[in-house]
Amino acid sequence: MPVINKQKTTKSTNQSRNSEATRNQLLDAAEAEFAVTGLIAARMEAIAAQTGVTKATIYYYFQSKEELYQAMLERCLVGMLGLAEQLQLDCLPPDAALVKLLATMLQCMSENPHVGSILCLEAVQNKGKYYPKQLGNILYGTIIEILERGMLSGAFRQLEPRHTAVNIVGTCSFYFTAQENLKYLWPGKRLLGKELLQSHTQESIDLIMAGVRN
Amino acid sequence: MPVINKQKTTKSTNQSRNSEATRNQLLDAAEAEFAVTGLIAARMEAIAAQTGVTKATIYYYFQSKEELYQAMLERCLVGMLGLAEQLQLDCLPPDAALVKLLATMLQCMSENPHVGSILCLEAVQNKGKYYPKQLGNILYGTIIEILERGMLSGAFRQLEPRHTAVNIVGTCSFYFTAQENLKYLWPGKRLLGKELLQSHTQESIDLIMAGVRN
DNA sequence: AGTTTATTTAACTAAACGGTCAGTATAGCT
DNA sequence: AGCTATACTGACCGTTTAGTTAAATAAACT
Repeated sequence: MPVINKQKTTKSTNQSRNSEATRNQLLDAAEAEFAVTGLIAARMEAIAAQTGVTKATIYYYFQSKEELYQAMLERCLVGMLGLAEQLQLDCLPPDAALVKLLATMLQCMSENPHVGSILCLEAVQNKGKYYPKQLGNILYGTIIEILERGMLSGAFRQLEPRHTAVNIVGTCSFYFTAQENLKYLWPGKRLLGKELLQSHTQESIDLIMAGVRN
Repeated sequence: MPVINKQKTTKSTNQSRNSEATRNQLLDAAEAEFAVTGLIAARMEAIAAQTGVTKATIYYYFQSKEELYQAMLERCLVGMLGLAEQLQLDCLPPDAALVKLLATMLQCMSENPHVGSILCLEAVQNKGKYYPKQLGNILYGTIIEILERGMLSGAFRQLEPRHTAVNIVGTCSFYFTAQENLKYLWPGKRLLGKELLQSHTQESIDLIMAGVRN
């Protein structure tokens, strides 16, 4: 393995002995691996190799495969919720708030295609055993609030907010989670390319907004 | 599944010696196992045990784990497409056709919760390697046709049919695929129970129809 | 310099898994 | 009855994998 910049420089950022950096790199690699395989089928060896360390190093930072998985899952959701909070949707009218949230969710999914797969695999394989329900409910709570505000203001039609919130998240995830099955619909085009991504974003927002508006 | 005995023998139909039945049982068990674990993590031993035979018996019927998986995946999709064909949606106006198709898809997903997970896992884990694209395109083709007819007749607004079709399928799958993550939204209720299922179906159809109508 | 402490490794174990094989039991045929 | 093709089993093999151990290396602190 290529050890770069082994000695030299009083700059103390020697990555190969930087505990925090190694930990984060391990979580990155774990995210990539778990996103494809899920918890059970993930290979610790692969995560180690991806990080450029040995398997034993993982066990220096994490007690077990399970614990590594939980840490990765939590970091994943916390990161996504952080984005949602920054939007300050309460200040916007429900209509604009939902558009903004939709755009952000779609962008988030496209920039980190792992997160959709990870949550999907967590549900299917682990039956939600490690799903941090509090964090999850915050996301759905945000959508539900907007929908309720919209119904009160008359901007949205009368709808059941929870079912609608689920359908909204479903719409925002499916294109990315199932992309490998969907690619045959656009032969020769990249689903995550600029063109398709832009049109998909527009179409999804249009569909949902038309679906909830009065 | 009633197994018809080919001959009248002293002992009544010995199921454990019925080749076709065993094969189907194996595919059933494989479906249940693969739907939770995906291809890689599935345990042949578990599939055998579920069927009530030994592991070697699986290899009597299927060459490998991979072949068993492919057979199961194909049977899965063929079964679902059979339902869609029976609907004869071409005879209906686009509006009614889409409602009928949505209702059928949602019912199909609720009756066989495996199918959504299987397709999701196929995309995420295997990157669509075994996805029978011809079969898959038939389903999307059906939706796209209806949408195009609706735009021509003026019943539906101008939309991009492929993206919309993907979003429709996403809406119809997500509730079932991600149910284990979603259950916290309805504490104490069963997501596949009559009450929630009925309201979810209604809400989903309403959302999509409002989303596409002019 | 030397000693301690944090970080990483190679080598290993025990269990699990996919797949094989030689052989057994049964049904149908002549 | 004996023969043959079909359906199935139990024991086994080689490989892979999560997790462990003791030792090595590098940084930090006297």
